[in-house]
Amino acid sequence: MMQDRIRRTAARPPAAEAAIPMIAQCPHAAEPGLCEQCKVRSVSVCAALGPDELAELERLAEAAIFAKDEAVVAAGEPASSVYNLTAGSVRLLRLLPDGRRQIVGFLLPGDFVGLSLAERHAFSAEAIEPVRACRFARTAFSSLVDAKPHLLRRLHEAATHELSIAQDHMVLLGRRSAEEKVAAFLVGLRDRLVRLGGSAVTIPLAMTRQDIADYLGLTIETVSRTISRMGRDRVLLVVPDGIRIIDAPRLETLAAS
Amino acid sequence: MMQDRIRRTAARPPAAEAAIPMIAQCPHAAEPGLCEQCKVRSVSVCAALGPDELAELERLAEAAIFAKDEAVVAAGEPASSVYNLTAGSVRLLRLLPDGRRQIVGFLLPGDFVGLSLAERHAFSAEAIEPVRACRFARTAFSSLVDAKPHLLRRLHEAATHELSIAQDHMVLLGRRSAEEKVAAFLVGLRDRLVRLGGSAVTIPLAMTRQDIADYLGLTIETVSRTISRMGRDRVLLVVPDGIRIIDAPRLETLAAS
DNA sequence: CGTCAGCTTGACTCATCTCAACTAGGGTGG
DNA sequence: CCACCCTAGTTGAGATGAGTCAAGCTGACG
Repeated sequence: MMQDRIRRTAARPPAAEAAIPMIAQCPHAAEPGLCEQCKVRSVSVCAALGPDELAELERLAEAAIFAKDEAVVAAGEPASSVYNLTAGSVRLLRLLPDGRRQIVGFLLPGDFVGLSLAERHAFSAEAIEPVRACRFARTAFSSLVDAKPHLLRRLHEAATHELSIAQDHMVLLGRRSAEEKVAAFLVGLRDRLVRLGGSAVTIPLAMTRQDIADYLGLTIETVSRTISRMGRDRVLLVVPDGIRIIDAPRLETLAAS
Repeated sequence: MMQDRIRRTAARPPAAEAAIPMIAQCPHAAEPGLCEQCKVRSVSVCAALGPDELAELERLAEAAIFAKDEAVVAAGEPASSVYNLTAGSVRLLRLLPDGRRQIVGFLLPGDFVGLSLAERHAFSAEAIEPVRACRFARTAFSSLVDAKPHLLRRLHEAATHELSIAQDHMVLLGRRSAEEKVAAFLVGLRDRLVRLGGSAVTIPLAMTRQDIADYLGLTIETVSRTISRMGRDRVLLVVPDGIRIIDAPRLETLAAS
């Protein structure tokens, strides 16, 4: 999925702070059955649904596009919509009052924004690169979930999976060195991308060094130095907009999970 | 709830590593309707159930008791049971292969162990002090959940709430100083205990300094020094088996969430 | 009364942060 | 087309918060 990401250099200047997300012509409305062909369906919560239900879901869906750095949802705001990502990647983050930033996760195609179905989002979500998503009105989606227990069950599975990943990340943040953090980040991202059909060797990094630092609880300088050192040590190669893994076993040992 | 915790000094020597949890005489079997009188019902997932359903749940329940330091569930092991805590507290933890330890959460009465209903637990759970809990066979509980969508919904709410707390904790681990970490821990614990009917001033600390350190991503020495300094600064008072908050506003400012 | 676990304290070390300069690439406007 | 600028990233030098290592304290228990 990352291979089809729009070049960052092609992005238009970021929209103003309060920009309203553009609503694309909804492909679902125009051409029924699109959900069935959806590339990320099998890895999404939608996988819980049968053909009839899928059609029902499709009627609730609306395609949304977000530009790089545009907010998908904002922490504390009423959650009018929930989303299923179909292309691009998103950072989930929390801010401290003084501006310190912690990225609590990166979302890739197939991931869901708004798992809790709660009235307010607990985090902000921002497009790291141009993003496509299926948008659902939260209340409508919630009603559908109430009518389809197996969809709720799937949502619950997704939420507890997220929780497990969050716990892994706590171990990383609390108990790992900078080098281990960077290695674990790269290995983890690689594995997710491979599952989505990507390369096991070349890892496109849509996020900035600052994003990585805020994800790993480090400073940008430490991330940069650590990646540089891994380059010097022939563990990886820094390439434009990403890295290439040279010595996977060594990287995996460092990630030592 | 903490006020009724059994004195640690009264605990018998810890059971052997592989000790089988003692099964108390099940009070539910002996005296129907106990769920109705359960003190933690309103804060538990059980709150989703009506009287009839509660009786149904009660038939699945069995009282379990765990001694201090006894394992409630072990990471990676098949999850034969799930639990609802009724007294005492539990640490949830993950270990790195080399023995580094990260506590990913503390559970108090009303909290649920095994929210995911998955076949294996992703974490270990250990009694910090003598613990009482309702035990349910996982498969039976899972079937009940499948039959009661509103119970599943409640479980899902609990899971997403946990996820939100986990994200808060990531901010703490990744972006806060030792002093902020300790302050946030104390304030957070106090707030939970208050919700369970405890004091807003005296905080019993059933967990050891090492537990706190492993929760906050610090060393035991740093936790000890930080608490000592707060004592010197008249922010709190160290009392046997806990602390007493002297200057709540100052502590809350440090916790600065 | 001795031992032991839990905790505290001190002295010193070091991984990471901070501050600062510098590089590279792309976009823009003259 | 070039000069400039701006953002992202890199690198170095020095500061520091938290870790490490090592005593010592205290209260509970045998």
